[in-house]
Parts: sequence; C-alpha cells; structure tokens
Amino acid sequence: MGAMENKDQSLLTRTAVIEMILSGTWVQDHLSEALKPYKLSIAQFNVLRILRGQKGKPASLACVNDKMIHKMSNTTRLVDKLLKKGLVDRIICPNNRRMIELTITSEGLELLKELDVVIDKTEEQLMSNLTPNEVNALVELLQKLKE
Amino acid sequence: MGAMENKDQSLLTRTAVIEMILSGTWVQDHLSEALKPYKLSIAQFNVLRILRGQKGKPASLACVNDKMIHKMSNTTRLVDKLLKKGLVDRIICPNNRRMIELTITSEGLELLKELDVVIDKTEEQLMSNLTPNEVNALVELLQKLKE
DNA sequence: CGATAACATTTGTCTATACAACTAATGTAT
DNA sequence: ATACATTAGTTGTATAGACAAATGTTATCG
Repeated sequence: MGAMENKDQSLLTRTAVIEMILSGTWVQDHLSEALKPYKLSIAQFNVLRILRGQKGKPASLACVNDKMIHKMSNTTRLVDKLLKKGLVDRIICPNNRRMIELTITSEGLELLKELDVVIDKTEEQLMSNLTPNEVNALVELLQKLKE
Repeated sequence: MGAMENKDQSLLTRTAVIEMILSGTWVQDHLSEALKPYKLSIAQFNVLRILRGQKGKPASLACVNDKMIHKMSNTTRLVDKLLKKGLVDRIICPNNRRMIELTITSEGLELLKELDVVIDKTEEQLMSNLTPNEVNALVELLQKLKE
C-alpha cells in the first residue's frame, strides 16, 4: 500500500466523520425548528414519546433516561418543565419511595397527536433526497458503524 | 401502495433520523473524549484547524464562522479562550478597523501537530467497523441527503 | 439491630449556547 | 458633508447541559 492510498483513505475517513457531525446537527436543527411553535425541545419531545410508548405503565426517571437519544445528566429538570406545562405527571412510587413514577397526561397525548403529523412530515422531507433503498442502506451503514 | 408499505416506509425514515442523531453525537463524544487531555473543545480545535488552513493568511471572525462545523452565535468568546491559552493572535485589521485578523500562533501549530496524531487515530477507530467502500458509500449517501 | 453500602433522584455550580441588543466603523445617497 | 443604512464584532441575558456532591430510601451484612 503506497503513501498516496493512505492519504486518500485518511481523507475519506475524515470526510466521513465531518459528514456525520454535519448530518446529525442538520437533522436536529430541522426537527427543533419544527418543534419551535410548540415550545418543545427535541429532548422534551422524546420524553413525551417515551412515556406514550409505556402505554399507561409509569416510568422511572432512570428508565426514561435509558431510552433517551441524548443521555443527559439532568433529566429531573427536563421533566420539571414538562410538569409545569401539564404534559406529564410525577408521583412518588409507593413501593419504592426512592423512585418516581412518570406518566404522560391527556394534554400530553393530545399534543403528541398534533406533533406526530408535523414530525412525520419533517422527517419525510429530511429524507426526500434519498430513495427508500438508499435510506435503508444508510441505516444499515450507520448501525454497522456503531456496532 | 398499501397502508402496510406506508407504515414500513415511515418507520424506516424515523429510524434513519434517529440513527443520524445518534451517530452524530457518537462521533462527537469520541472526539471530545480524545481532546479532553488537551483541554480543547471540538469547536476550539476546529477553529485552530481553520486558522492553520489559512497558511499564514489571517482570517476574520466571520470567515472562521463560515467554515465552522457548528455555526455558533458566539465565536468571539470562543476565540477569547484560545487567546488566553496563547494559541491564536488577534489584531484589528488596519484596512478595515471593523474587522479583526486572527492567526494561529506557533504554540497553536505545535499543539495541532500533536493533536493530528490523536485525532487521526480516533477517526480511524471510529470508522473501523466499515470497509473503505462502505465508508465511501456512507459519505455519498450523507452528502446526497443534504444536497 | 445498627452500621454501611447501594440506589434513585435532586441540587449546586460552572460552562456552553442561543438570541437579541449594542457599539463602532464604513459605505452610500442626497 | 450629513444623515442613514450596512457591516463586523462584542456584550448582556436567559436557558440548557456537564459534572459532582448531597439527600433520602432501601438493601445487606455482621
């Protein structure tokens, strides 16, 4: 393997790394733009979706945190904001008073129903330059990458 | 096209969106981990690289900002930190006193030389699960996506 | 039973980012 | 030349995130 090929390869690698950062922020920028009229951050939106996914079964903070896209140190304060907006309920778990039980309120569910449409459309637009096969290939590459 | 195919397609789209966010933060986490011993953020490191890329020719703040991966509102304060560390110089442009001229110092160049090794290795590791062809395909998909 | 460890969440603090208002310098048009 | 707009950068402020220490609760072990 010559020096030239090494250089090409490391340039490609660097390009890939930069493209991944750019693509990640690109996606997030568009999503948070779509959420802006609803005064929700992506993180807040995801917590709501996680709670809906529980189908009534309450979730602890740690459980929510595990399922979050951005692991953050500070889920308490994030949930505080959703509480203030009346989108979630928080009670102390009767069986284990160290834990809390989070559930989504009916207002939260209503809001999510509205957001589903908005987010679906945004996600579709974001991917509109790729064919379904290409989207599939992209997902597989990204998953393989992080295995 | 049946309802089933629609659902599959939108699930795939959603998966792709999430994978892109995850991959972006995954890359950034590893890079900032690699930079940690040097007390540099990714943004600071990129400013240094941008200035080195100028090959002695000074750059204005706006110029640096245009080339940055994360467009940020606040390049002034970022550069302040590099100044305090002695990694860059900042003078007022004599031709247009509104502008500043940023250059990287020799200390900055020294540091970058050290970091090149570290970052190259990190980037190589990040991509090590993919073959060169796959990395290439990934780059092409990501670029096509954002066209 | 009492001390200690482990657990789940909260709080404090410091730094980072977003957004808008501000300052200073230059360009433009009458 | 004066007024007005534009440009380049800086500063203020409010919000978000990282990290570590603190709080309160339950489990474990002698």
